[in-house]
Formats: sequence, C-alpha cells, structure tokens
Amino acid sequence: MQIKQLANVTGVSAKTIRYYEEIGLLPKAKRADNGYRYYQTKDIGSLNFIRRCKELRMPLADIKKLVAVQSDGNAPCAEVDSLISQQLEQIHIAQYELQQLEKNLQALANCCANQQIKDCEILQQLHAD
Amino acid sequence: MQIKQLANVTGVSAKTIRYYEEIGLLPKAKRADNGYRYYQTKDIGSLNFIRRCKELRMPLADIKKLVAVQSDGNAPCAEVDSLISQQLEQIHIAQYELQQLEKNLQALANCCANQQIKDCEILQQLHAD
DNA sequence: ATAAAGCTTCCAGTAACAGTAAGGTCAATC
DNA sequence: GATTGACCTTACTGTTACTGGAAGCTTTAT
Repeated sequence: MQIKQLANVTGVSAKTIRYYEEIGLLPKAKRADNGYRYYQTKDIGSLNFIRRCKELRMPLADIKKLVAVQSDGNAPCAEVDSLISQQLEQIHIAQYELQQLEKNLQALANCCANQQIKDCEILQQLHAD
Repeated sequence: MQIKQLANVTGVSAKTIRYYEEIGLLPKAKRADNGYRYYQTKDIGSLNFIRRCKELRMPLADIKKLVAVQSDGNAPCAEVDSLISQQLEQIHIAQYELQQLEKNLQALANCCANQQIKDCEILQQLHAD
C-alpha cells in the first residue's frame, strides 16, 4: 500500500503520516526500490490508534508514551491510567474556564444596541478600570 | 515609565510588550536618547484593554481589529458585535466538544483495574476497530 | 512524446509567545 | 577608575502539530 492509500483508509493525510514518522511516532516506513514508502495492514491499526488518542485531545508526546509502553506487555498500566486521568482533569479545568468565559461574553453581547463606535458599550466595558 | 514598570503594572511581560509592538498591536514606543522604550499612562490603558480581550480568548488578530476600529468614532459597531458573537459561538462549540470528550475519557478511565499492559482495557479500547 | 498523478526531500509559515545569547547602559559600590 | 548587578537592546531558536509550496523524481495513461 502506498502512502496515499494509507491516508485515504485512515483519514490521516500523507503529509501528516510523513510527519509522524519524522518525529518517531510511527516507525520508519519500508521503502520500495524507487524510494517510495510502502505500508501493510498493521500500519492502519497504528494510525487508527493514534487517531483515537488524538480525538481524546492527547498531545502527540503522550501518544508517543502510550505507543512506547505497549512494547512491554508485562509492565503495569499505571502510566496509561495516569495519562487518561490527567486528560480528564484538564478537560474539567477547560470546562470551568469556558463557563466563566461564556458568562463574560454573554454580558458583553447583551450590552450593545447598534450604536456608533464612540458610544459602544462593549468597548467601554473592555476599557473600564 | 520603562518597559519593566509597564510590565509590572499591567501583568504583561516586557517580552510580550515588545512582541505586541512588533506585530503592530501596540504602536511603536517612543525612545529615550539611550534607545530605551518609554511609556505613558495611556499605554497602561491600551495593555489592559488587550489583556481583557485576551481573557475572552480572542485571538490577537481580532484584538487588532478592535483596536483599529476604535480610531473611527463614527463607524457603526457592527464589527465589534460580530466579533463578540463569533467568540460566543466558538465557546459553545468548544463546550460541546469537551462534553463528548469527557464522556469518552470517563468510559476509558473506568475500564482499567490495575492490570498489566498486555491486558489493559484502555489500550484495547483504543485499538478496537 | 507528453501530460497528469503520485512520490520524494526540504524550507517556510502558522499562534503567541518564552528562552537565550551578545552586547549596550545606568546606578551604586569598592 | 573598575566592577558588579540590574536593566535595556536586537536577533535567533524553540514550542505544537501540522499545512503549503517548491523542485525534482517515477509511474501510468493517452
């Protein structure tokens, strides 16, 4: 399978696949005689794994750890647990921040009534001491 | 006032102040004979305005627009309104995404019970088809 | 023969800075 | 007068996770 096919199957662009290889998230791909990368079925699995982790908003550095840790089947999975709960914690923080943000923006959005810039209450609020 | 004092008063680092000047978000600062930037009271106001906008998660490009639009007092404030409501919309999208994310992570976090990597159900989930 | 599609590498740009280097300036101290 | 330390300057690099583009192969189709 060539890189574009892998890209189509997984929904990860060829460019991004090369990038993942470059940063060591994917192993170096085998090459055909002409220098083209070629892939096998298991590479689809690897990319899907990465894609799923990304959907959980994991930074690539964390995903890399997850990939690495899987090479030792006997290791305890404390690290996996910890990464997941750290993610969760960050989500909760982000949720709280967004809530506050929403309040502030709502207050601003409601305060302007089609005036001119010099009277704009949104801007006045933003300038207030 | 020198740059560090402005930084202390506003809570925006000297580095960042120089950066804002570089990208045109702040006007070019006046210089003393020795080349040092110096600032006046109104610069505190400008930076506070920027800081408040940033708290609303506005990208610097949008803040730049807000700064620019304020030079014409007679312009209608439709653009300001629109920026605010766009922000609000993005917040709502982000909130929804975080909700879904939280669900998925919660499900993962609950499925692992101190096993070894080879049995880790989190990893199994992430590898599932 | 040539055109289009696909592959390669390498370089630049994105957002919003932070870190560091190399060097100039100023006030105080020895 | 020399030195120390704090402050200032510019310029360059690194961060994250890519995307876009240039220049130049190979392969396939017409």
